[in-house]
Amino acid sequence: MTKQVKIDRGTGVSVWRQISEWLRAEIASGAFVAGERLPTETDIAERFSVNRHTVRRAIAALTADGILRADQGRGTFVASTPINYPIRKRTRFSEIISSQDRTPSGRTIGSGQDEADALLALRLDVPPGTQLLRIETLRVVDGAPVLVATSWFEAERFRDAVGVYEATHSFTEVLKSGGVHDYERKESRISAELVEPQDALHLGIASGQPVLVVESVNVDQDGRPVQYTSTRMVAERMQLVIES
Amino acid sequence: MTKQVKIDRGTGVSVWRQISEWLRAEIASGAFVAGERLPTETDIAERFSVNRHTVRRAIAALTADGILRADQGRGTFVASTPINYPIRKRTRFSEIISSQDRTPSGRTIGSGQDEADALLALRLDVPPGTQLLRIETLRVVDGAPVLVATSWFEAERFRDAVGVYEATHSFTEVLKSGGVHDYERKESRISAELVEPQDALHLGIASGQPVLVVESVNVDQDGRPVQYTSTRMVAERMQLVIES
DNA sequence: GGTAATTTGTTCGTATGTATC
DNA sequence: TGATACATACGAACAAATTAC
Repeated sequence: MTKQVKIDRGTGVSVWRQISEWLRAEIASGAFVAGERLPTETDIAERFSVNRHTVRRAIAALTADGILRADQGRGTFVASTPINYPIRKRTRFSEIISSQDRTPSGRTIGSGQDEADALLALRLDVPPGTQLLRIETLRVVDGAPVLVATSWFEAERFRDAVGVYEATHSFTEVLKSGGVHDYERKESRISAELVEPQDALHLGIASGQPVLVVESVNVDQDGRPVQYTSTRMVAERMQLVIES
Repeated sequence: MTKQVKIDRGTGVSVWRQISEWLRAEIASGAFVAGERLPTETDIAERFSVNRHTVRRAIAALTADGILRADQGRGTFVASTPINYPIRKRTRFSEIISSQDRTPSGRTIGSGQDEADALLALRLDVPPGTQLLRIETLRVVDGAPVLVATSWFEAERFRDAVGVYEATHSFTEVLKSGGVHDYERKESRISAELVEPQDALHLGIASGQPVLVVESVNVDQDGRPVQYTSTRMVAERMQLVIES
């Protein structure tokens, strides 16, 4: 149900600009959603009875504005504006997402008990082999999965971590259940990898796509590590922001 | 030219641990470089006249320590120890690298003049179309390329940016040439992508490999943007650290 | 794995409209 | 009015990248 649009020549507004404004309006109205492929340059050119170069000029203008993204051989796509994810001492996923007029949600995708390997032992400052509880969650923004996170807690201190998280969906409550009433993020380590097959399924992306990997440690009021989390984010939909 | 090593039994140090320490030393000495595949478990077992299970025990210990990485169906590899790259207000590549007992170097791989597109205009707070000078550099650590960076400066203010950089290899000097005697990093934006073909050549990695993309803005003493930089880092060799 | 089809990217050339001196 | 410069628009052919079969 696309509105019929005529190209008016000799109006003082160039043809490419009229097409550019039409495209901009279509995208704004939701006729083309983020990530969707536009009709081919040839199709648009035929639709308005103009030369393909004229369409390319219109697309180039929107590409420069970051509204479109053209991939040779694949097509032209509505650029998905990445979610800004600030890294601070206290970051709450839902607050960050809501502040950008998006709708957050999430669900638990797994849990269990592990022994601390060398890395976990180092980060949580416990002896290797210590029993740890693991909680895996999937976070969704505007209906699209954006990250999977795996958190570990010392089993002895946070005996019912899994139960508390299931009931409240809040890591703050899990930490409270172990007597931690205040906590903050100590450090974050950021890297990137190709997505693991299992994560790819949860995130709904193809294998071979990159993910941002953020490893973070929460410490209690005394500076002792209480939670270690490994987060894998869909790189295309996420941009980490550090305000130094 | 591997040093001959004997296994001593009954010394209070288990055989698997002796093999494990030998491997650790070989890797530290550079006999096996990061990414290299180890000899098969059978080969190592024969070399020391021990059972293959003993070798597996040694490898498992190093894997737990993150020194080796076993890929099902491919083999066991020396894990590339990532370079820790802290993001702070003042980050100097050479200082960061040197502090980790590594040897930094770099060279200019390109320069030129561009008009500011929408993104550059936004980040540098100039009108779109403003003339900008571009400097592209390649940074190398211990002989291996780790990142390529593209920096833009306002052409009018930093007329001889390219010349100054060529002569001094210092962005501090470039900024001085435009009257900026103090500057700091305002914000950093981190994402990940698959490497661009041209970057892949410079970085010496295969296409399809992920890169960490860091966009950063330097501001002068009055808080005005003076330098915008896009850095693409080999994800496998880099880990960004944010101490919040 | 190889081939053909699809789609964007690049480079020629030609013609026309518009603003300025 | 004429000369000039620049942006706009059309046409054709080919290159490069991706996808489908």
